Amino acid sequence: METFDDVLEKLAPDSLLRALEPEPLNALLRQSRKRDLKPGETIINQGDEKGAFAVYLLSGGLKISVVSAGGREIILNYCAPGELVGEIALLDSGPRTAAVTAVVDTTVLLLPTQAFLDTVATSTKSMIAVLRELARRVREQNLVIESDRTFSMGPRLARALVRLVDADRDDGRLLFNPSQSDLGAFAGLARENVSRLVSEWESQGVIAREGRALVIRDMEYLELLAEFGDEA
Amino acid sequence: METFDDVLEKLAPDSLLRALEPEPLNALLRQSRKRDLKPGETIINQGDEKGAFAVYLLSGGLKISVVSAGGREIILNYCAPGELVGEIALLDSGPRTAAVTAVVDTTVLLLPTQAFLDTVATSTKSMIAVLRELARRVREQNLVIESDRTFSMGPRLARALVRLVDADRDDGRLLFNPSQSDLGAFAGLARENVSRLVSEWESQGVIAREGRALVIRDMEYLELLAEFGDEA
DNA sequence: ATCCGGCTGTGATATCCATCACACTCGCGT
DNA sequence: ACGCGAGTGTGATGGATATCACAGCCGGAT
Repeated sequence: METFDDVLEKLAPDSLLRALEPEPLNALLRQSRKRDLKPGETIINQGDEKGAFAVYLLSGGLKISVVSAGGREIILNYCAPGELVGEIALLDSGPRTAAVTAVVDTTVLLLPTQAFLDTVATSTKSMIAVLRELARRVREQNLVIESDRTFSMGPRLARALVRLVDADRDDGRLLFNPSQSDLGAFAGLARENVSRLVSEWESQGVIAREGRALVIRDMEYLELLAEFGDEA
Repeated sequence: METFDDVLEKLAPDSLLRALEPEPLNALLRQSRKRDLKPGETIINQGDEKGAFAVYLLSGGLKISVVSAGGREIILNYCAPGELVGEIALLDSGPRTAAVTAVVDTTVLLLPTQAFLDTVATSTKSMIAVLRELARRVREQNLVIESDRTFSMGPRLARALVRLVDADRDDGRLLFNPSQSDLGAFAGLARENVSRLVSEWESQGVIAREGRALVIRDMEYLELLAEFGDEA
């Protein structure tokens, strides 16, 4: 395996792990394994025994999903490089409640449970960072629940798109080229209706297509819709 | 104000704050205020500036709710004594995203932001406790999202009831005597339909009534419904 | 080139549920 | 006792959306 300096270099500047002091971070990295994933490969399965490791996403993309009674997939979240996945299972005992799957070619770091917890505990700063991250997720999920309960299809899909725009680029391209089925599973509506909405928005110039991929043209409109619903 | 030993005594044995060492805990308590709330009194309003304090529930009950575009109330959660509320706003910057309201006569402790963070930082054990608590919430919310997306009214209400049974008592009484409107706001369905389901379940002997209050008779049935939906 | 599988468009239909409307009950204050 | 307000029961209706059915469509594998 390559040196850990390489890995270190790849850590995003705003990464959670960056909150660690160099010394403990190195110790942690020395105990972790790197793993490459092909699209569709899953790294954690729903129902697995409680987690033996946390997953740190170096490059590529992951989706966190559950299959519900009835066999429909629900995509709870997408993850971009620099994010940490699976700590919930570390902290909260019990089996994994969701599956983690690569959506593109992906490289992850597997951090052994105990080493991870020990390391985080060495520094107040890093603990606060993890706390903040969890808090951010709770808030994000509150919004999803609110959105699911009160909004119709349009605003829900709008929210999904806004969550998926690639913040690193100024064009309106989406992360991970999701299919319409994926968008449906993410936004909570049927694939057919994603299709209908996309057509409608395309004709209004809100979004455009490049091949199968979508490009957001009028981000502001979608954000308004996502926040205020159909009354906007 | 009474001595803090009194307060200390009231802390539930499994309370989050119990994870603190006696010394820092006392320091924290010395900086906190106690406050009594009548039913319906709100302590944090949606849209308030970022939190100046965390709320620790000594006795009584709180609900965390948002009012959505369209004016409908969504009850995100109920809190029982021993729980900590509002840390999300402490950690995650930005205005409060939800309101916190007493549902019965309630006593809370107001912990100033900085003092709370400092104190938690003094002990690894207490930090882990807070981490665990946040993780538990994320998991709980995942279930809500899954339930909202895939289940029909029956299972959703069943889940709400299961979440509300008073675990301290062996009878099937609910916490905080919620009205049918409350149950609707909690489970995500219209009040009228709560009424219809309650009638149906009563006639099947799944639940019973004592005045306006509900009593769960067949907990197992409701748990099955909550987990597997109508196919159960 | 061709075939095949996964993705996509689009209408018709069925279902679930929110909403509206109104009657009823029960406690409570006057 | 009365009336009032909050909570509740129940039918009728409409609307939103999942589902079904099927027809292109495009890209990759053979």
